[in-house]
Amino acid sequence: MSRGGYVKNEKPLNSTAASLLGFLHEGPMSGWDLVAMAQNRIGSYWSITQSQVYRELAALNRDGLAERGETGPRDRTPYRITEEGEAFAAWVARDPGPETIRFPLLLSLAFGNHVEPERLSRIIAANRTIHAERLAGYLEEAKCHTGNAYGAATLDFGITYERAVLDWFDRLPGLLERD
Amino acid sequence: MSRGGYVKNEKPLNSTAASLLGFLHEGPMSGWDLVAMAQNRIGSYWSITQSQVYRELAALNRDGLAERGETGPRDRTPYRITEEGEAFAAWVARDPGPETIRFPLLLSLAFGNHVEPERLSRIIAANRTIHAERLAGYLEEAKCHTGNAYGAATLDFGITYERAVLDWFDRLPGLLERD
DNA sequence: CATATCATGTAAGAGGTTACATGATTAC
DNA sequence: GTAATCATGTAACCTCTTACATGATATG
Repeated sequence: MSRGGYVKNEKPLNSTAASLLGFLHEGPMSGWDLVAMAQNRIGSYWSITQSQVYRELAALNRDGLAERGETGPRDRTPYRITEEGEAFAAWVARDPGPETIRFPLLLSLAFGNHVEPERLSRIIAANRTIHAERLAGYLEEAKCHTGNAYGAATLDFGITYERAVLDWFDRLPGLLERD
Repeated sequence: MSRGGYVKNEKPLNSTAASLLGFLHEGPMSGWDLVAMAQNRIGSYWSITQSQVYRELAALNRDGLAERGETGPRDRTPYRITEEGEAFAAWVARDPGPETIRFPLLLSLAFGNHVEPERLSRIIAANRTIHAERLAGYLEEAKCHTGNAYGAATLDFGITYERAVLDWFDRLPGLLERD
């Protein structure tokens, strides 16, 4: 099957499904496991919900990229990657394209002239706290990081990003006061 | 109408529609104008497509938050915000909630052990270039920035973000080589 | 035996993307 | 007159989110 490298199903893999295939390289896993693994390993820059995981697993199974195993205890149903899963290799080596950021706080800020200054300050403060906590979490992770260099690199991105955001938060009052 | 501050349509405003209302505060505008304005003013942290703009304008009109004006030359159809548009005030003062980042390059990197190193390097280099160009663009904008402090603050975010990303790109080879 | 957690899934709808269709006007 | 661009919109589809439904197993 797929001897010449041809793939029956030409529909390109979406990133969410592809990530699941990526994790399945580490061994067969159930949807439940994949949800946990995705949130843990890529959740900070690629959100995945439980609902999506089950849908994409069904699609991967239908398209022959992953195969359902025997249902075990507690309805646990493992999936494993098939040889067709080479579609993953093509996905991971493609040009990944630009990131999309959707940052509602920046929207509120862009229309900040319509918000009472005190209210805006409280919103900003609350959001700063969230980022401070995220940074602390990443630093904690980094301390006892055991994974490979690739995991370290993406974690480092998170740390870099949160530090930059916090710097910006700290400059914000100054940027806004002359108004 | 809406004398007591009540709003007929309880469905909460989505951020994309709300942004359009935000821009309409600066005067009546057509869909075409709004597309340009949105891409220009909030496009770097809130992507909006032309298709969405026309859809949301139709919805805003249906719900009485914006009103179609007379069609002018070239089918130009301006919209203006109505008194019901006070819904915008509630939206802009809400807690904006966390940002979502979807960064495909980080996904490729997370599964970097499945990519030939040389290929990965080229992907990384190409993406670094995009960010360098974006930073240059923002810096250019900042030089001749005429808007208000809020616009300056969001632009400053862009600059801070791109600088951090570039720093990270520059550390990346070092992070990956011990493997 | 009651409660928490594990585990799978469906339903419905909102939001976003891409591609296409159509026609008016301006600039060369 | 023809090409570019202005301007509006529709269609189809994909993706994502939220909420709900269902039942098994472990823990106290």
